[in-house]
Amino acid sequence: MYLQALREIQSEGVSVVSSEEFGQRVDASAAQFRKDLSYIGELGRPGVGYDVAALILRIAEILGLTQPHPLVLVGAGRLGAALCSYPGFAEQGFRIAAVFDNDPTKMGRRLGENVIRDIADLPRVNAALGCRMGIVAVPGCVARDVVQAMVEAGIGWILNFAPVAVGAPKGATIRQVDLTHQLEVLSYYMTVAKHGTDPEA
Amino acid sequence: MYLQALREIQSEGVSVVSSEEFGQRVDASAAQFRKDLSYIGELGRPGVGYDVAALILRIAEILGLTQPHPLVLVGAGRLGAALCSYPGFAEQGFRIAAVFDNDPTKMGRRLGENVIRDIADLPRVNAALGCRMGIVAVPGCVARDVVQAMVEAGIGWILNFAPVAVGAPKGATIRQVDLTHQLEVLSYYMTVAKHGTDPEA
DNA sequence: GTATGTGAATTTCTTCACAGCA
DNA sequence: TGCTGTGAAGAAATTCACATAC
Repeated sequence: MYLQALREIQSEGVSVVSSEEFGQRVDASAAQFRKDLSYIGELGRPGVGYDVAALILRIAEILGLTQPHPLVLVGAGRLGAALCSYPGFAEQGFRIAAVFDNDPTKMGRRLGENVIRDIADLPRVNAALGCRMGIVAVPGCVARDVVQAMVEAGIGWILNFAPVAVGAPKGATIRQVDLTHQLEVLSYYMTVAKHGTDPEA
Repeated sequence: MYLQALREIQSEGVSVVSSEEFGQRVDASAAQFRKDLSYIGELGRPGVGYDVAALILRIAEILGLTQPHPLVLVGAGRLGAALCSYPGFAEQGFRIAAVFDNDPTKMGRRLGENVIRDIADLPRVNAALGCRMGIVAVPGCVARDVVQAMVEAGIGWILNFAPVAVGAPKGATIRQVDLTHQLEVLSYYMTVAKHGTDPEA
């Protein structure tokens, strides 16, 4: 979150920011920001503030974002297509290196810069590519099998967009992205606001 | 999160679940689950467990999900198209009631069950529809203007997929969905694991 | 016997407030 | 003066452990 905010601040041409200014921006307290940063080193200059560029570098380093990550995408449906062209990925150093699907009519067609390949070829192709991270954008009913196949192909860090919670196989890390989840939170706020409670989010 | 897990459990035909079983399933402690539920009433039966169906109803009620929510979608690009056909939305009672874009070549074309309309017509159309919730799936550069227009059209609860943090105008609630965010978390876990720390997520 | 609901204990997170440095 | 970094204080979340109910 800090990284994203810092990038925006940087794109506005600001090169130094105080914890107070930053806190207002991301809706956190200045003390919280300073405390968080204190765990990763002394990065600010008393009386001045924090160097935005240096902070971005440091956080990117901690998150392992200093070099690009090649990704495997499984699922060339609408969601897969949207993710392929999502500009944020490339900006943050995530490059989709291969796309797989199980639909024979899709194989050979292009999705962005990639040709859609047969999911059965995943082990062979990834033996060459060596991707460690992947995205699952398939229907819920096949998500579990896809995850299993990815882990066996050496892809142990997985982002799952399928609307089922897939347990992580041994040695793998899965993050579940549930798009309805956020709508449910909105629905809750709306309900609370309607009943006369503080509408502040 | 509980709601999603409970729905999955229900779809497996289980009608009663203990806090211990549930906790293992969602990777939370049994005590956590019981404590959380204790805040919304006495929903379990000592010696037996929790009735899955009753729990789902209760949580859905709290989240305001007992009746469907009509949504406005702004942005008929790839992401918008993917969201339109995302099966999870309809399952949870979120129905996309209208689609808008600013690209004249798209207007009049269909996206799922909806015809793509001119964003300029948003105020008029929503005066008739009365949607209170909306989704932003437009490029970052126009996200702020789109949000402003939505709020003026009475859409005060907004889910923003554009990769810029848009501050909420007065009286509005915005939730930011950053798809790269989750990849960054994965990248971090990967980095930590590589350096020999506990690879457990 | 089994599993809940909940005060109490514990741990974690956040804020305060101020010494120290530019 | 202005702002950081950080112990101490305070608040919040989590876990423990057990009386209670089925």
